[in-house]
Amino acid sequence: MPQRQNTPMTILPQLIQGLADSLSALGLPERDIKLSPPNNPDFGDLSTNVALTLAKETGQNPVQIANDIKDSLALPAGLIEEISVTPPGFLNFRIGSEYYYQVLAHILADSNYGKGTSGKGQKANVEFVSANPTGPLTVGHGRQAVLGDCVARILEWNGYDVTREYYYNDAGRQMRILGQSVEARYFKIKLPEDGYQGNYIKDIAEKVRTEKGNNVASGDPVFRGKAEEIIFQDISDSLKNLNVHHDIFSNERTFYDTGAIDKTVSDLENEGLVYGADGATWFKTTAVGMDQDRVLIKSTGEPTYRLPDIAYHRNKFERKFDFIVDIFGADHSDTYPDVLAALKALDYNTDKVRVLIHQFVTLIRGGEKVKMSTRKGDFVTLAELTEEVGADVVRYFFIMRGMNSHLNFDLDLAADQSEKNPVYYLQYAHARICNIIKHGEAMGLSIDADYDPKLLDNPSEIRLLKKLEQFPTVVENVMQSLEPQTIANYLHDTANRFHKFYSECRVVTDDTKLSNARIALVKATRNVIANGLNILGISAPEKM
RNA sequence: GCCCCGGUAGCUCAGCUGGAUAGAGCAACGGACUUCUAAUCCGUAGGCCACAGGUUCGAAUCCUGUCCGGGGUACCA
Repeated sequence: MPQRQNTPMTILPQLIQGLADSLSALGLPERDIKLSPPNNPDFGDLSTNVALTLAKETGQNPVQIANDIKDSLALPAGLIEEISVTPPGFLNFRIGSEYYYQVLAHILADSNYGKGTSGKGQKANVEFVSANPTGPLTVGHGRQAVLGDCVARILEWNGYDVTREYYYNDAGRQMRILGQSVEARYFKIKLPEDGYQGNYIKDIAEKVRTEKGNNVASGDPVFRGKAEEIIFQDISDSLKNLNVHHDIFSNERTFYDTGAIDKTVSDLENEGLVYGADGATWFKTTAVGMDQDRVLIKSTGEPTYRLPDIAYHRNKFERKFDFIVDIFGADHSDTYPDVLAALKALDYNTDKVRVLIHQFVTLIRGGEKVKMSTRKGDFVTLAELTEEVGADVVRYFFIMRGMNSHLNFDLDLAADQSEKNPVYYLQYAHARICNIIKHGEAMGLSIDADYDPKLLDNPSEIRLLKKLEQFPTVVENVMQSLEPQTIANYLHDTANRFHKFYSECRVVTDDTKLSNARIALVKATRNVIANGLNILGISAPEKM
């Protein structure tokens, strides 16, 4: 797991250390001390409930404990302005502006402000999208594409060397039926049962006709091959338009060719976890705590998806990744426990694997749910959506909500009211700042001039600074949770405080000293917003 | 039946590793542009955080149960 880390000037560890020392000096039991900003700013900038957690064990009044801690606390001078104790026993700290001025200087000196180092020197793999090339990507896939890319960006932002990977099954039933569907359209005969009905299949069939003529034999691999080629090109284009790319495309067939599939079966067999029954080969999942055994190889001789998945994940381990992230839709949530169980049985450290499951997107159009099915050719494609509202809007829509939420995506709202899309709120803040700086330059201000931070004493200025100070902490938390919406929420708050500041404080004025100080604040804000948007893969426009 | 998610303002959703008065956007209503961008800001209204128990000094947050919705529960992926 990534280690908690802080930039040198961060105040949190100093306070926590001071509190821990204080507990020990008072002869109180040790505690994992948590400090967080209280909801009500009247209480201060940081609060801890440590005294409350000690009350029961020591039998003392929590307010008394808090006061004892307060009295015995030894802290570096100058940073803390006020310590207070409030019922039922909170210990509150008001941090002096001096600290925030130091933070401001730090942000301006470091364009990578907020960057973490917990993944430095380590390799990570993020597998996402991984849709089989049976049809265009739908809006549903878009959520995973954006989530996966943002997770990858978060890892990169924390120092990981990230491989973005796309895995697909090209040896199974789905692709076989795809080929048969194209063939049926080519010969203008009835589609196979469960065949793909979309019009794109007809287009592929006609492409085969154009390139190979009218006499292609039934069963020719060109049908499937052409379909895979054309559909994959379409998928790549859709992702590219969303600003998403993959470094590696892995496919199932490879693992047959290398013998990895057979080896996986025999290795599991050696562990006593494989048996034959009813003509099929079974994985004895019940022996590793699952509630039912699962089929590895069907009686037809064809493996289920499970077997190649296991071989594939072994392959990831063999490629020496320190951190492996799998991103699946909720429809696959039942498959990964078997895969992890197999890996564990084969002695791989599954702590390195993190599986993220996201819930589905329900499309709403005209106030009604849109039913989608790739097989029936009934869907809204990701490409259409991106084309209509733009990559930034699509990305923000998908990332602003938690992956566990069953997202309702109102197509009309996204299209008709895109002017009011919240992503513009963030981008507008950035563009405004750029314009202020440009204006300042035009008015003859030196943008990199020395400034006196003490001139930043308006409440809206301090509030903005306090928000900027939180950025590294937010990044750390997101590195742990891998929930990008936290970044989106943070950026919204930051933009909100900036816009408030903007409405109350004019930056460029005749007062050069004040202007210089405010330019510094504004530049720091730009730095944070730009870095945050970058983590989300959303552009930071200089003008709008 | 069993498993995984969710149920918070009219709508879409944050907040959930327990904290003090539950938030945002949209929708509604009322204000603010001779100023660095009004894609903004300020204000009003809107809530039994599905329901019922439990744990706790303290529960939207944790536990149990019920109800409702999504997904899974294949020799499909």
